[in-house]
Amino acid sequence: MGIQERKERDKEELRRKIIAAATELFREEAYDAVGMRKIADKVEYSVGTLYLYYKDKDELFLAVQEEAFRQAFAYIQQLPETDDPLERLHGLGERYVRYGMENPELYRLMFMMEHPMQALSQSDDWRSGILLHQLLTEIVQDCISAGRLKSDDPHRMSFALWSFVHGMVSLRISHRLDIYNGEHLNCPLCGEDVEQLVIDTNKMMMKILEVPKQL
Amino acid sequence: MGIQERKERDKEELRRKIIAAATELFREEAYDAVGMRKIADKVEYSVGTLYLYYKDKDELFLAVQEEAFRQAFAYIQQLPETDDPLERLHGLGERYVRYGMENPELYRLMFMMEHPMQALSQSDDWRSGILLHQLLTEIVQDCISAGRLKSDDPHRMSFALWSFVHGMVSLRISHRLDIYNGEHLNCPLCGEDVEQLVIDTNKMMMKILEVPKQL
DNA sequence: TAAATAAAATGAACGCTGTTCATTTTAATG
DNA sequence: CATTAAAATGAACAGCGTTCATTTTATTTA
Repeated sequence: MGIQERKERDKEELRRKIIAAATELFREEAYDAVGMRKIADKVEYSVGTLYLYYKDKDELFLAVQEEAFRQAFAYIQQLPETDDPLERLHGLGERYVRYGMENPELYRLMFMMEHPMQALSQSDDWRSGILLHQLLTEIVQDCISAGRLKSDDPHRMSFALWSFVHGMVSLRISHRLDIYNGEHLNCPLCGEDVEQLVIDTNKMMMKILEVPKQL
Repeated sequence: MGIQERKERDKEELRRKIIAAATELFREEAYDAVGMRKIADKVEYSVGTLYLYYKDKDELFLAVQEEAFRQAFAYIQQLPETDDPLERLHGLGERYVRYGMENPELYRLMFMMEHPMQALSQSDDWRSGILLHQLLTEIVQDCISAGRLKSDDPHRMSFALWSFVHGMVSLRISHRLDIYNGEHLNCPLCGEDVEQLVIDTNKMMMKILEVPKQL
């Protein structure tokens, strides 16, 4: 009587394969460039089959988004042990921007695209995204408790810091920081590599928000 | 012999009309939802005609982007007279986020979409965007000169502040702040209206970065 | 004014997209 | 082996951006 079970396992596995293939394609190509036929080719099934497993492209990419969140969370939460929570906060920001800039298309999917959001609303995808946000809030909380951060509102500060790093990453990804390359602007930042600029500016912000250690 | 001139004026006017129509459509509909046929309908010409005036959709929307930048700059640079440059900086940020949140699709075009950027590179569209950036840098410069801002690097600070407000606006526009609505997170921010949250958080950041006035 | 020429505008057609569904293939059951 | 259920298929459809032979409009010449 294990046939039903095996069939369901098979179905679940194909679902996984589809998402894995789509995620892989998505890592290097933009949303519009990754068509349903291309995904179907990669998993070696026909186009129509995809629609037996996912209602439409939106739903499929919502699942890819969830997968991307898992991967991002796994990468970002690896933080070195430290006594100083502010150092952890700095590390968190740095890993965040690095991950975003190294996986621009996945980052787009997670944080910039309008498409797959409308569907979610109150679904419990986004779980890893929420976890990431909670991790941030906890560390900010720790920093404030330790008297190392110029803030008395951990939640609002978390939102502010998220916005800050997301702002840098998304401007980078959308090539808006290219203005620092040409001769449009002439300012001291123009020489620097833009990815280094993002990392350095995160560091600067941390320094400004820091409450110096008591001696 | 004014016929040539009149013809060129006519051509220029139709170009203007096309951009005006496209901009209007774009104010309320997303990039993908605004097709060439829809724009053609609005200006009461056929689809093919659009291609006599703009090489392709990218080029057309690059012109819309330029128009959007003009409008955004015109709105944002209206700042009240004040002695305190920090107040000006605060006002600039607030107008920036308000404009962005009130014109989400145009904001997307200006700062979030990948599409029309590749074409530009070193073209001199983006002029109004550059102006906006220069305005920001000037005000930040003034704040530092007046000893009102915790920074010694006006250019990097400008980039940081731009990233911060852009981060908030773009997260809002992409509906990523909806996590503050549901029961995903349970934090004090959740009650607040998200647009007010953005405005208030900008204010908070200004307070933190402020060097108190000397008595 | 009429004919000839140049310029501008047209919209059907092409290859692409996401999506559907009648058909075929495969697997499980009697 | 025959029957039935389940799964996979891919041609077909409507929409997209884009092209280009054709038609319409405007200008110049006879």
